[in-house]
Order: sequence, then C-alpha cells, then structure tokens
Amino acid sequence: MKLFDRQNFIHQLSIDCVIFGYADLVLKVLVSRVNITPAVWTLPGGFIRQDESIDLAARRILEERTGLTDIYLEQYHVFGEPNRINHEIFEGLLTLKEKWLDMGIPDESSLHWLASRFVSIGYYALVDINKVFPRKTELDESADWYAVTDLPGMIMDHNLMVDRALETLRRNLDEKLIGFNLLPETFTMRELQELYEAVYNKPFARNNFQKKILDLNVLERLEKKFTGAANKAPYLYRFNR
Amino acid sequence: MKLFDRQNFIHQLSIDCVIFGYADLVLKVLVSRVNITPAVWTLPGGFIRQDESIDLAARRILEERTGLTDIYLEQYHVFGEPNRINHEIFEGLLTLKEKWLDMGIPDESSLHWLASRFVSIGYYALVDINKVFPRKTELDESADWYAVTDLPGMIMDHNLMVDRALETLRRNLDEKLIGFNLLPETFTMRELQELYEAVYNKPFARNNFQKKILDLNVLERLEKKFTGAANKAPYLYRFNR
DNA sequence: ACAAAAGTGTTGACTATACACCCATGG
DNA sequence: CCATGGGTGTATAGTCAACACTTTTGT
Repeated sequence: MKLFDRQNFIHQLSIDCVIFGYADLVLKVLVSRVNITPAVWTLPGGFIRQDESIDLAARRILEERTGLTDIYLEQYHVFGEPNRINHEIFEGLLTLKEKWLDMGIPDESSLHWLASRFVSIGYYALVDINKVFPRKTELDESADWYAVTDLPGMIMDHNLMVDRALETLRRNLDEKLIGFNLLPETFTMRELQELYEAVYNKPFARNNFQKKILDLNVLERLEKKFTGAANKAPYLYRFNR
Repeated sequence: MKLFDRQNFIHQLSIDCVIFGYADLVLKVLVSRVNITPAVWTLPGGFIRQDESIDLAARRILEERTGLTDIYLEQYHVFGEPNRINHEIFEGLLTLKEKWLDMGIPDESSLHWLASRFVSIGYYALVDINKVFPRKTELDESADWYAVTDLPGMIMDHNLMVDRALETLRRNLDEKLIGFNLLPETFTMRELQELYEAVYNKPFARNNFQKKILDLNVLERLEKKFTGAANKAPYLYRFNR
C-alpha cells in the first residue's frame, strides 16, 4: 500500500494544522507523537490531493484527527525555508522498515516522498475541545492536547508555526469574533473572559470586558445558570449570527 | 533550453506578485501581457528553486520584473483551488510551438510543466514607481502599469488575487506604516494624503490627517519645497526609522 | 447577616473628527 | 491685496479603562 504518491497528491507541498482547544482555563494545541524511536512530535499535517482545494485538504486533515467537520479554520502563513526537510521522521521510519515490512508500510516511494523538501501551508483551527476525540493516523503513536505555554519540542519549525498561529489568533479574536468557536454552545460571561485571558495571557477588567463584549451585539442572553454556589447566578449566553 | 523542470524547481507550486506602484494620484499594478494570441494578461509570477526559500524566490521574481532588490514585500494568501490550470497560456504556447521551434522554446517538458494544476502563493510588493523600469521575461509581450480600478481581465483568479492584496494593503497601511514605500524619498504631506486617498478610495480631512501622521513620530521634516505656486510652500518629509 | 461572585453605573483620560483661523506665496 | 493652498489650534463627541456601588445566591 502506498501512503503517498505524485499521481494523487501534490509533491513537496504540505499542510500543517495548529488545532486550538480550550479547557481548564488553558489554551491547548493538538500534537501528534510519531510512531518511531527516538520520540518525535509534530503538528497534525497532511498533503493535498490533485483534485481538492487546499482549504478542503485542510478540512479533510482536521476531520481525520478530530472527527469534526464543521470547524473554524483559517490559512495564516506559508513556511518555505529550503531546509524544511523531515530528517528525523525519515530516519526513524528507515529504522522501522523491517518491522513493518509485512504490512508494506512505509513503502519505498512513500519514503522517498517524505525525504523531500516541503513547503507547508499553515492553517489554524478552533474547536470545542469537548466534542473532539483525538484520533491518530497510521503513523502516529498518540495524539494529545498540550498547553500552548508548555509544548513539547517538535520537528523542524513546528514550534514556530504555533507561535505565528497564536499571533494571528490574537489579532483575529476581537476583529472576527472567532473566540466563541473554542467554547461550548452556551457559556457564562466569566467563562468567555477566562478564555480571552488564556489566549492573551493577561487579565481583563471584569466590568469593562462585559461591556465591550455586550456592545458587540453578537451574544444572546439566555436564562440564568444556577450553579449551587453561594453567589448570584450568572446568565448563560449564546453566540448569535 | 528548458524553462522549467522538476530537478531545479518545485512542481505545481508558483508565486504570483501584485506589484503596487503609485503615480498621477492613482494606485497601479504591474501586469504582464503574454506573448501569445489571443492576448492574455497575467500577474508577474514564477517558480521556486529547490534551494531557495519562498521569500527569496519572490524577491528574485520581483527583481526580474522591476530591477529592484530592496523592496517591501509580503506574503498575503495562498490560492489553491483545484481548477487553477493555465489553459489559455498552455494552448497559446502550443499554437506558437512551430514558430519558436528553432529556439527550442517552449520545450516539451516545459509545456507539460505548465499544463499542471498550480497552487500559488500570493505576494504583494510596494515600489517607488519612478525607480522601476518594467522588464519583460522571455514569455512576455509587454509589462505595464494599470490603475487598480481599471485592470484588464487576467487569467484564472489573478483579478481576485489583486482584490485580496488590496484588502491586505489597506489593513496594513496604518498598522505597519508601509505607505511610504510607494513614495519617493521625500514627499509633501499633501502627496502622502493623496496616496492614502488613492489606496482607500475615499477623502481624508487635511488637518486631521496631518495630525495623525505626525503623531506617529516616523516622519522627519526637511526644508520647505518652493513650487513656484501662488501659495505657502509645503514642507518636505522623509520616512524615519 | 455575610461572603462571594455577578451585574451595572460613573468618572476622567484619551482619541477622533469637525470647524475655524492664520500664514506664506505669486500675481 | 487677494486668491490659493499649507499649517495649526480648539471644541465636541465618542471610546476606553479605573473605580465604585448594587444585586443575587447559599451558608
């Protein structure tokens, strides 16, 4: 079985996804560990079929890893240094070649494919982390959420890719009102504020934050949420439009 | 002679440049006319050498067309629909094949190369139009400046590429203080304002514009410019830092 | 009643914009 | 001295952040 080939995929061009999730007051990123030794971590990525657009390729890759189809997704930067070559993965796969020979994975041409220089289109995605059950591909050993402030060392420029994606996310959070994609359907104002604080890594004034967000006129106020705590019950909100 | 080949260039990946210039109160874009019939217009573009970064490839392409090396240049979007195939140019070159056979241009493999689907990385550049003497490549019939509001119909999605580049330029004009790249070394406040008005396609209040720009503390005021006109002589300014 | 967290109001600083006026220059 | 365009000042409205106060809930 061939994993990749020029007939069906565009050569030397890849897509890497920075998938952001949010839980426990922390902004997280989905990172794969490749099934080779020594251990190697990478961003979820893939290649572009000859008959699909790059945006659809990114969505396909996301669906393979998260199971989700309707995701906020944005292209943010292309990484194209000439030294973008997957040495670690290539050599790791070589050492595992015998072990997997019966399965025919990885085959010769796929190995050759992987050894090329790649230009990679960076996408970032925002997902409701509760809806995601990370899946691993054939090459993955595992796929897990890491705090964006505490990522493992990844191959090539993948850590830089996350930095650039975070910059873009911060710029777009207000402008494009995309933060809600990281939360469940309904949420309290405090939860939204904590999300913003996790993304920007700094505190916001509670009353001013509430005013700013409500003035955007994109939230629908629902019934109150009784938590059982000894204080006033907060309203629930839903993103509107 | 081979124009393109997989040995030296990345297959199915191209760069297209929206080169902005400014003259006669009008924002302009450099557009090539390909040397085939019927006439076909395109943005200046090219391919990526195996040993160069995509940013350097874009600079090389820009130098080929403008002669300039030190240019403001920014990657802004990747265009990757599966139907991005150069039908017009491919067929135009086919009809010219006999005519050029003695020169060996275009050769078979270059034709095949050009007939593929291409993913294209869009760059936009800002140049001082007075310093540019547009050059044409072997495939061009001409290269000329067109008003951004009055562009010819170009191949594929190249008109869309300009629209997206203009959006990005507008977003970045204030934020990154890049407007000065479109003007000569020294300029008057009125000239700068006229540039902004051409880019945004709307008028600005004269005094407030001056205040806003000067408050940025990026302009150095030079001597006055005596124009011979029957009015107060304006100051010249230079971009600083 | 009290602590805790939610919700709302008020102020003062800063910014953007509209209006007004003065200055230099050549005819 | 006047028309023209350049430069600057002021007042008003709108925005943003700090502070203060009130309300609701369970113990």
